[in-house]
Amino acid sequence: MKSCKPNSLDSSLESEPQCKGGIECVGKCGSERMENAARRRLAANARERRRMQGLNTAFDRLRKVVPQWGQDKKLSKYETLQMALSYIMALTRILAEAERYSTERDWINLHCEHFPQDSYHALVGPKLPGESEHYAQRLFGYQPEHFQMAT
DNA sequence: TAGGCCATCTGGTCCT
DNA sequence: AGGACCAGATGGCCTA
Repeated sequence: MKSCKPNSLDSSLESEPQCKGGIECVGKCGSERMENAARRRLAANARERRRMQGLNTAFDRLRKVVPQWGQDKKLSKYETLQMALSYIMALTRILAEAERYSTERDWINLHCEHFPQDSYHALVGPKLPGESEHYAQRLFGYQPEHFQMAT
């Protein structure tokens, strides 16, 4: 429980329509209605908490599949969404280019011209520190400052 | 200490 | 009627 905000449950209960009496109100007045309202509010709070926890779980799963090179700090939710967008667009571009360039060698030449000839296959093998990071940065175009431009 | 990020509560709205 | 979703408000934690 993080929030220490004064609970407005009381005020909401105060705003509950007051019973004016009559047969249908017998046994319904005062405390029972307030208890019902309080119970509903608590249940709604719990549902909302679960919903937000589900959302956070989804963000965590997204963080795991999104590139995070050079970032030892956890991406914020906003950054995670921006990175996911950037990542998806990069992958889409790769697929489109792969279709356009008929042979694998053409495609590799397009993307890896800055690599030594004998290191092409490192891309699909163990990651090369440094060079492959540049490759990824070039490919995904992720720059934290871009976040300020995204709306 | 200010600013960023986050969790939680809450009331409103929409949907089933 | 009750649940899901949303946005605003609030307060805690962390970092520069």
